[in-house]
Amino acid sequence: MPTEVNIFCGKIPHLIIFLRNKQALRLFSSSSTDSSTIANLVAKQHWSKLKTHLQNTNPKALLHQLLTSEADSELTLRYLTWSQKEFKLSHSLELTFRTLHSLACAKKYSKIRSFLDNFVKNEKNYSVSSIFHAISVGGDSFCANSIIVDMLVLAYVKNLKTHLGYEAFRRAGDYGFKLSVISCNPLLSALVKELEISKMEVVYKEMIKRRIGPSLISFNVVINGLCKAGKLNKASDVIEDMKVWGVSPNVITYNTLIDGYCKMGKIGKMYKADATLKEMVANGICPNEVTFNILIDGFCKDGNVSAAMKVFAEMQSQGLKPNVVTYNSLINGLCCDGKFGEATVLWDQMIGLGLKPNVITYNSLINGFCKNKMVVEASDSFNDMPKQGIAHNVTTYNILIDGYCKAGRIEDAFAVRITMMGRGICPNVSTYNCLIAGLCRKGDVEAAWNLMDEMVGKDLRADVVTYNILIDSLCSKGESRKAMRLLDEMSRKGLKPSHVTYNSLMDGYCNEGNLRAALNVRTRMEKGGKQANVVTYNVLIKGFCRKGRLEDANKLLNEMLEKGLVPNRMTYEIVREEMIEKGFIPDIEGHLFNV
DNA sequence: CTAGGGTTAG
Repeated sequence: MPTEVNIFCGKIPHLIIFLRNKQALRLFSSSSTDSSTIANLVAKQHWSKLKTHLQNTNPKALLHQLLTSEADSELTLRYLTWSQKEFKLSHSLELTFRTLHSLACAKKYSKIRSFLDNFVKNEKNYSVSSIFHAISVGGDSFCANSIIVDMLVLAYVKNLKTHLGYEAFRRAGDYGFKLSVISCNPLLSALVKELEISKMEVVYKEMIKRRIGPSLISFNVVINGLCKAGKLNKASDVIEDMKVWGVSPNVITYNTLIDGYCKMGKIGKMYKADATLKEMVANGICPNEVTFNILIDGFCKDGNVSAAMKVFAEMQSQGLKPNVVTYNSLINGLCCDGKFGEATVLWDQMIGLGLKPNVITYNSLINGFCKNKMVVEASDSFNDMPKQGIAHNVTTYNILIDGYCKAGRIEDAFAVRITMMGRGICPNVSTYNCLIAGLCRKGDVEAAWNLMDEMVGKDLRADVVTYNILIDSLCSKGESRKAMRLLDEMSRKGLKPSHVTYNSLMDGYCNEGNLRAALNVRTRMEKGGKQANVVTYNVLIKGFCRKGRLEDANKLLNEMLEKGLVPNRMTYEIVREEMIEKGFIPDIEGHLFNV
């Protein structure tokens, strides 16, 4: 008995409080007038009065009381939220979700939504599994629980906790709760934004399995995700899935697919893009300005600005008006090619149409100047921006910094960094990457490492590109083994090595004459889910040629073509210098080398 | 909650 304990310990005041509490509780639970008084105080939000009433009561017991009584669920929630703040106590998950359950039964969904929104923001300590346990024991209506879980997933996703949203989605399946597209579509979309494509595929497959009828938007998001991952075949298969579900593709579906083909690094990609366009028209879907913009940008990035100009003309003949995006793609394409005269014509044309160049238009122009070693012109355009009422953004500064670095003017590049900070623009990872690359090119790896340390202090984390720069720098100095250690370090930090990472390492080993090590890197790359690309083949072909293994180089060349990869200028140069000049005629279709 | 344009690494 507590009474005895208290007497033994001589803690008389505690004993008194204990008895008063007990008495108050008993009074409260036996008297209905008291219950309605409390409810009334909660309803009117008379918190200070309620606090006086509660002096002798256990706040947790009151919540329990409200839940078991006929109290209005909204009042219970109001009390729950207030008492959490007031007494700094966290009610058990079970009571919390019982409250939400009663709200769901009363169809007060917006209350649940806002509660869960705060809940996932603040309650960092609860695991998804403990929440699911609380939900399943806290309420008996399967339907109400499903709605709560649906809103929980949505709350996680909206608060940028996609991984938790994904976990909740999976657990919902284990518990058999039925989710809806209201939470699944934002989840799919968030997974695509974070490039978590394999997780996205899991969600998509589960949606079909659990009969959460995917909507047009679900399909479009999934197609976009698969395109971003380069899985174009799977993306076309989704179109077939749509037919099964009786959902018709719309202009966005086709545009997404066309863009996917445009950005794919394979032979005949623009042909496939064009074929998809024809298929779209055959299915009665009319191309819009976005369709044309995608094709124009695709041709520009393919190094075929004249084809882009033809599409541009076609777009206008179909009565579609070019917009800023159209002009930006074309101006960017022309500037990268150094065709500033033609770019200027388009620039004036867009202004004549009443379209205003924006920060991206300027960035394209400045980038073109920088890439063509015209730093003075770049700087002039940069200075023109504020006069035209266009603010520089972090990308503008990064382009200029990179331009100065590549022109060998590192000091000027660092000066630009000072300027941007003075104007309240924070350097980001790319800013540091440009500078680090500049220092590496100069051979000052010491300073590059110091900059990397500085990033940590500014709450910036080195990314894949940072590591790629350092790895490549080490490899080109013949320190491939050191570079391999960086590969391990980036994996430890959860960064996924890219094609560039592996290709630099292979190049490093090839230049050291260590083909075996280079091939081991390729194996590791494939285990990491990356297939050899054009650069991989170029590196390896060159490596084999240098060792005089022309037959093996030839095999690689054929393998690359069989995979539909497009040989680039580098491929031709390697083959010409290393194979043809040594009297070896590559056993591949000759027309490919007529460039 | 769905599609298009600009920077850094091979």
